[in-house]
Amino acid sequence: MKPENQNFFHKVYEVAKLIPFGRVTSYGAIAKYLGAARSARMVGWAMNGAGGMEDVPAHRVVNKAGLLTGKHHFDGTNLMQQLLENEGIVVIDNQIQNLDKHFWDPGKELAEDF
DNA sequence: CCTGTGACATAAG
DNA sequence: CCTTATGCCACAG
Repeated sequence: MKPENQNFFHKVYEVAKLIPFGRVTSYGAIAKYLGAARSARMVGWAMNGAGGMEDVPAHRVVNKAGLLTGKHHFDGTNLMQQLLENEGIVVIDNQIQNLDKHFWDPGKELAEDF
């Protein structure tokens, strides 16, 4: 089995794990970092298996608007929000406040040179 | 190879 | 604000 095959999912997990405490990022940002900017949905799908699996903090991954679109995949109704608030992030009605301050762009922070 | 799917993103009504 | 529709892409069966 070739590592290239799992590359995408693997990278998704890797990046998600790299998200610093109290920071969030978007599916699109991760996808872009992976070199597949238009596969944001794949990122979400990957998270589908990551939630509760791996050590992936899926709750730190939100959509571009800072909306907790994936909260439905968590256990409770507001578990995702609780986790984020636990990290010092203000969340109101599934919407991250001051997203600008909490946003963590992998491509930017990691500044990798492909 | 073809079909279905998915936690997005964007556009249109 | 809402719902639909489309694109887009990688993976599973």
